[in-house]
Amino acid sequence: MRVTIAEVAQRAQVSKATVSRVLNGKPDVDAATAARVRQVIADVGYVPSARAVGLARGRARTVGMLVPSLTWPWTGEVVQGAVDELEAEGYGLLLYTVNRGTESLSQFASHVSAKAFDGLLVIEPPDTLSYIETLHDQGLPVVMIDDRGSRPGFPSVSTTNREGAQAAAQHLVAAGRRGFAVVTGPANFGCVRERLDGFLDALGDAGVHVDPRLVVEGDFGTDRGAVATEKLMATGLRFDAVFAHNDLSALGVMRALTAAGRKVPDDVAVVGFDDIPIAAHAELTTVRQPMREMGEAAARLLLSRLEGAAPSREPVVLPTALVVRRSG
Amino acid sequence: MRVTIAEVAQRAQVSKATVSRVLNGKPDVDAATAARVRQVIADVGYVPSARAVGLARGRARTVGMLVPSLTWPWTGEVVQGAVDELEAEGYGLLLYTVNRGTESLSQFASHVSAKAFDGLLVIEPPDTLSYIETLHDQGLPVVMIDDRGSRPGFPSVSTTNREGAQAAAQHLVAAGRRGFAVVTGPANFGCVRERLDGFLDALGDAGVHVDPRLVVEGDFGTDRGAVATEKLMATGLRFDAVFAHNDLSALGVMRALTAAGRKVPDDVAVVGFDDIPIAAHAELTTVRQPMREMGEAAARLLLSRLEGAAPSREPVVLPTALVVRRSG
DNA sequence: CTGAAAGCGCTTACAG
DNA sequence: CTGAAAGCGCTTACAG
Repeated sequence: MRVTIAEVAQRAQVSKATVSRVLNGKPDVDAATAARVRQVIADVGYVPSARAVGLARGRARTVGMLVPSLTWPWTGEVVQGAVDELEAEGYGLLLYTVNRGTESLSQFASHVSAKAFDGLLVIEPPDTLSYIETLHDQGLPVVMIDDRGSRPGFPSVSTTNREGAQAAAQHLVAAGRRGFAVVTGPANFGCVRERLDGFLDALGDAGVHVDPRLVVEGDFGTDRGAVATEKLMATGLRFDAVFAHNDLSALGVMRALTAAGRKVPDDVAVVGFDDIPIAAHAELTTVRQPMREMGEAAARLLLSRLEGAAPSREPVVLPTALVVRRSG
Repeated sequence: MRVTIAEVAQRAQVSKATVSRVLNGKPDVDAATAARVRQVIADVGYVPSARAVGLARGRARTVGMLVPSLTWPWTGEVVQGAVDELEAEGYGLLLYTVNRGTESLSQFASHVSAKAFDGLLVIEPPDTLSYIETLHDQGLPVVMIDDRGSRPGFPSVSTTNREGAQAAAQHLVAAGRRGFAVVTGPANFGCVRERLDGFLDALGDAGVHVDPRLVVEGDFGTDRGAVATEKLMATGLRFDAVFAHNDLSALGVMRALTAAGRKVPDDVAVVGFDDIPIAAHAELTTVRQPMREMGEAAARLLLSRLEGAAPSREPVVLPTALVVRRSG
């Protein structure tokens, strides 16, 4: 039989209320009494039932986390950062995926209604921003890890997409590159616009102009990165540097260049964005997004809200860092 | 204010007990009454409080999952498989890591005591097998995803380490290789013994003998894979194929060979184990472990235990598959 | 077929 | 400083 607060109370010769007070560190408990209760707790190895505490208090010391899929290269990092931070405060992390589409989402929604968690951490799944916004407006504390430049109307954590792209441009210019091409991500992503603007602006400041025909759209996937690169080469325009909006497409860029007999970095430099594990292996120069730190920051933000802090509308922005490797 | 069962009962002109019966699909409810209750539930959008249901029933429809770290190449796959399966049954997944060492583990332990979840899925963290065994013996339903060949005394899911290694050997022999070297994982891992045995046995069957000096121990890391390869080359013995016990060390093997001017696969073939994402990018031939499927199988096993099935001591073993790429 | 009541294991005013 | 009692929102015998 599991030991309950009633048993502890009886053994310590006090009421359940007093045991509860000791448990929760409330003032106004006689020192000797408290010591006795603590002794009994230790002796019987009593741990309060999470469910009962949650029901009585109306809060579960649990947060939910909704992610698109765990098989993306960097979701693990973000989740790890969040778990570490939450765990340190004794919070549990309920994990939800939208891997199975609508069905996943309705499961998730019912857990929301069931008040299975106190607050929500979310990496925006495709086309879900307005739903998340609704949850926030209905009073659920939400913090979003924003890797797309969505700038939601509630607390979020993002990175310096613009400055990261600027750093990439400056680095390439300093390395003597003069002909620039860009393989972007999906045009409707905020981060894509920010990365493109930062890159072009920095080049402009350096007096370099980019031919619009050398800016082609990718989809953040490796194959489309390769296809985009073939398009770039088909223009017949000269370029000696390609900035890809993420690492996966940069890998496609490298593949297509190599296949066409162009050496990386001798003929063409390639720079990516993200710094996923494969980037190091492929010796890809890239703009690192601090995924782990973003997960941590998001968790801290949510925790402070749960402890009563007011939600800040301004996103927390973490700095990117240029990681120079062989490719550019 | 949140809508409770009391409100539903009142609106439907029945008792809370009846609402509960309808909610849980119990028999013996008048059809008309049930319909009326269901209508009210739909109208007010009522969803039972997970905490209250959990407390009353003594079970939470939540399972815990303990993993060493989420930043390993394949943990994401395993967790994703588990989440998908659990979600389909309406179960939640509480995620725990031992990323912060002892502190993480004690946090985890207190959640166990607090009965925060009904059952546990675990990827064995270093040196924790006996602790997990204790939990199982104390009555907590546990299923382990066994990637190390630990063969615990409770339900587990593993792969065909032996057969996978055999397939690798047969493939290399068929490709005409004759001088074999092995970079193993840590010697105390069961999977390492199985992979070594399978490999050597298959070679033996093909009439090939392996010089013991060409079997060196690695630690499943890339750097040690490279160091091990340097040792292999330093023996002065000839070899034209290396079997590494996991992909990360296989990458180190490839790096060291290339650095020494030996071409892969022309001079030396390299085969790994796991099939992590980088393997495809590195064009590494490898033995694929079905991580996703292992997560799914483990979840199904745990679910069936929670529904009352008896624990099976025999591990569920999923087949590996040889993935042939350029390296070997 | 249905309801009143007790119980799950805590917390929290309210008295004293 | 401490206890009796109500309450958190359900489920489950027990009656009828």
